[in-house]
Amino acid sequence: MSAGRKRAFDKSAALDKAMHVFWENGYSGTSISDLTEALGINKPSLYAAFGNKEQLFTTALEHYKSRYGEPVLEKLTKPADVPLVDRIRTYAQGIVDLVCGKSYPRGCLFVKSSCESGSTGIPDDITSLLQNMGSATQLTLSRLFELEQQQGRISSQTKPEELASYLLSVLYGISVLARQGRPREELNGIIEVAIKGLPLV
Amino acid sequence: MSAGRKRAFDKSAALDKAMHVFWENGYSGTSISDLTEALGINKPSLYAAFGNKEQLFTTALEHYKSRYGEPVLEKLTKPADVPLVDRIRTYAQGIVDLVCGKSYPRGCLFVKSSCESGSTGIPDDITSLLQNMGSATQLTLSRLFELEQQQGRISSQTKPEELASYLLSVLYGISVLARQGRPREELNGIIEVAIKGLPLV
DNA sequence: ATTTTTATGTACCGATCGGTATATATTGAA
DNA sequence: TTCAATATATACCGATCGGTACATAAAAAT
Repeated sequence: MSAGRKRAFDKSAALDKAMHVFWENGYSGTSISDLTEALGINKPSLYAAFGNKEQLFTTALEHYKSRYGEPVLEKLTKPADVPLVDRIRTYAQGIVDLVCGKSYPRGCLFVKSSCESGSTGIPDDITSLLQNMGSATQLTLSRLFELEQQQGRISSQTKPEELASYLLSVLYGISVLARQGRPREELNGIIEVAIKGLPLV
Repeated sequence: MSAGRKRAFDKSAALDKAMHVFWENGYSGTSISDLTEALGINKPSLYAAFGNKEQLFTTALEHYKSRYGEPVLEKLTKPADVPLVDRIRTYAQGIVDLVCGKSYPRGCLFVKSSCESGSTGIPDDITSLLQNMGSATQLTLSRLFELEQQQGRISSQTKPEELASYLLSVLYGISVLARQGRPREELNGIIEVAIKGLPLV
């Protein structure tokens, strides 16, 4: 055990709170004071634990990915014996639940941050990180569709990457609509329309 | 003609520049200094011509709607003798051109602003305005699909509002992907997948 | 018990934020 | 030519921005 005074707050709980603040207000819209107030700590403690604003945001975004993004994405592949269409539906409904959650802000932190990225006030590293996360998701979806095509379970008339981009597009759009306040039932309706149109069979 | 010194800058050109600054950096990410520098005027002139930051943003958003939103939306209804599917394609390609434009920022100002809305730093009036603009577009699309159904030109198996939400979702998603830097061809591919799946016949 | 290490609280830094007071310049009207 | 009205430029306002110096408190290591 290393020497020194013990941290008086729960670091992972603090990170979770910070993530929610960014989720609600965005990167530019969040001030250090917003964060210290929400976390109930003072500035030197925040800087000591998480580094500067950019570093904290990056950490919060990774936390968001592992806490919300990846668990939902898993529904797309597991259980493997469930038909792909049903896995897509469960996955998409998981996204709807996420962007319509009552215990956290509306919309998706990743989508919100992507829209904010590329601006003057956003560090280049954050813009790159968001691009890379988007590309990674795209690749995951592409590989899934490619695999399903190889196994002859879905039609080969549409390229896997096109299916992936398309699905992502619908889900990103749902996140925007959620932020605009559209009701959950409407978003679930979108999923049904999208799924009906999927060139899977 | 009223008395007084003449304005030394073109007001509508200045509004267009201001719109581009908001489009690039968002509401929170744009400072008054950013605006005065881009417009080549000083603060009192900006405040005299456009009011405060919130009022200028509102005006810029309305300008965006009439300058870019409405002309693209028109392609959905005109020419009326073109089949609906082709009008949808032209409309969607117009959106892709908009969000991939070389002479202005990537993505859609309306989508970007919607994602930013609801935050602490965004005035309530702006959040409401964005919600209303979204609802108006939704209604326009719904009425179009309703009309086409009444004329028996598209299938009645899906409700007009669902078709509208779905189409909006895809297009909003395309705007997010554009902001992430995805290439134009990929976005056009999304449109083709979406159109193939539309329950129109 | 002393030293070393880490966390906390306060107080502060220069820079920038949105917004304005004031003085001057320029215009049309009288 | 004077007056009223509007625009410009400079300089400034209090508040907040992101970030840190510094002194103190608490813990482990010696």
